[in-house]
Amino acid sequence: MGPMSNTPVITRFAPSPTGHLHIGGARTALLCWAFAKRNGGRFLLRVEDTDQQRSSESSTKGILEDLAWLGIAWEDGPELEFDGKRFGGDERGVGPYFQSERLGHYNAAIEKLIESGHAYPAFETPDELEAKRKEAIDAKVGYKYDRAALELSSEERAERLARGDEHVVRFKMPDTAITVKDQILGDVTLEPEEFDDFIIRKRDGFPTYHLAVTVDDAMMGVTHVLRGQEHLINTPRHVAIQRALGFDEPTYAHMPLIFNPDGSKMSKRDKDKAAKKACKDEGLTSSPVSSLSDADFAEWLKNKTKQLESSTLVELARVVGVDLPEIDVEDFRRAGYLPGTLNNYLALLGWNPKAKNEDGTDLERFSMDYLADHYGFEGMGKGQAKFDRVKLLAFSADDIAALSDDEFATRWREWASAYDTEIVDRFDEATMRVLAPAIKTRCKTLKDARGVIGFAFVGDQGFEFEGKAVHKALIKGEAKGLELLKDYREALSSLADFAPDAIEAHVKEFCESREVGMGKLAQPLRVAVTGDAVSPPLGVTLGVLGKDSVLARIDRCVEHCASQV
RNA sequence: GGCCCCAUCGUCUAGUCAGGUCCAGGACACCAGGUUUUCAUCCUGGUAACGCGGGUUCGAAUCCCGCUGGGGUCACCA
Repeated sequence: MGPMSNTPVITRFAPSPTGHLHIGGARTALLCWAFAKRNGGRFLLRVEDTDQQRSSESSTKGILEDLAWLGIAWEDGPELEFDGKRFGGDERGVGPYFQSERLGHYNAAIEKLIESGHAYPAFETPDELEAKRKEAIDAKVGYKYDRAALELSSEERAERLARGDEHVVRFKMPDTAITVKDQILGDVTLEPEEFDDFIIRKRDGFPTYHLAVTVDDAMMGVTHVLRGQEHLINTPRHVAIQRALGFDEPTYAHMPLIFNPDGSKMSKRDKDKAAKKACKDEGLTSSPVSSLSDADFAEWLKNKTKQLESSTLVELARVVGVDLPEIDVEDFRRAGYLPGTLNNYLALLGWNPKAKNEDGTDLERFSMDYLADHYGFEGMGKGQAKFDRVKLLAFSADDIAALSDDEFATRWREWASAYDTEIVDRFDEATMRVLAPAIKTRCKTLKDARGVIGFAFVGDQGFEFEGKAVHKALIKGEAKGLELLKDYREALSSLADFAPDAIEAHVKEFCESREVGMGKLAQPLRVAVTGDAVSPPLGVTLGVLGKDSVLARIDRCVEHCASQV
């Protein structure tokens, strides 16, 4: 792709709809998207649903929505309307974008390969092949297809075909070494001994991944294939097909994979693992959720490899009260991350813009617009990276704190509407706006915004007074705190404007008139209305509760103190 | 196991291609201090790494070889 090339850059992300969008997939998609944007090209989305058993429509929808939520927009591909925006379409007329609807193209390519001698039918059954494979393993030699079907006489082959014998089609792998010119890894040469004649059409008539991906990429004009390193060894197969079919070879770049902090794979199974542990720690013997029978629950708990449906898992985690590790984009959404934060962190995992901030530190925080101008495989590291949720959390906290009050309120409300409706029931929009400045710097995600004002979600009689806090703020010394609190209760009861600023000013004024420091009254008040010595600023704390509630809580606190003496 | 890829603070990384300006820079985390009515935010400072062993060179984090370690892949999954 020299500067003289006038071929527009076209990248693609091609998920198979067998579950939610994995965070690693999101990272790949982000790279493809940004690289296309940066080059003024197009980003296309294709659904690889050639596995009839595992593909589902709901997965497709979920994956599309996750991408849309992240702001990774595709020009070509399945159409979706999300959050008032439209995604996808077939402007170039190279669709459809579901592989299950493209069988004609694959079969045409396969026929062409057979005619040109690059492919041949093979009649072995899966069982026969499995037996041969096992034999090879027992003999401690690498298994390779023995080309038995290629040895068949043309008469016998024709006869079996005419008879309608079930068969697959295999690609005749050339016996020359193939060098992948990888933009991240450099040239990687694989010897022909490493490959056998792989299957390109399954018994059920569907193409395998290798065939479909090659045909589609060529027909859809894909110029750059950017994907995870697990595909590196597949690439020579794809290159061989391209050569046999006379296709242009796209530019390849394989990015390193991401892992858990302990070095294990970031797998959906991690969620089951965490949930199982929590259930065992709780000593649960029967299913805590209605969507799961006791028998299934017991089986799941016992069997290490058994996985639960995502929605069941979420419900179970909520009931048991554990936080599941975030693995899929949907998990991060539910956990209250902003899409921009996730993109920022994801881009930084394995890549560095090599730019400085004004203060001389490295540039690490950037927007989607920045990525659309700068992100690409250039400068991508080669080593595997560990996903550090703590750093993500730090980014999240910063991004949330940087939101304007209005924006925070809007985002928080959107999030709560989807994942914690109790918040929306409890606070109207105006209240959330008032709360915004106090909460913004105290939560790391939208989800834990609630924890900051947890006291507002309990009844006036429904919380405990923390012993140490009560003692320190109200009882210790000459009971000054308690006296001050009682006095202030009277003053407060006549305060008309119960907005945070007004309350704060009122407390200040009261303290000045008594010639005591702010803290002398603030802490007793705080303990009285929240039960604890820690809360957001006083004005907001009292304001969000409302005057009646505050007075009731002070009264209850005074009684409580009396009973302590 | 065969083949392939990789290797800098606890973690993500800059520096490696064009060896000296690197007793290795930044970020997160951690520790200490400051600001603050509590908490949080914010500010200042600090601890902390070139996996090991051989070469090449006046000089190696940077080049070469070996070892070790991590990862990927060996499906009628993608």
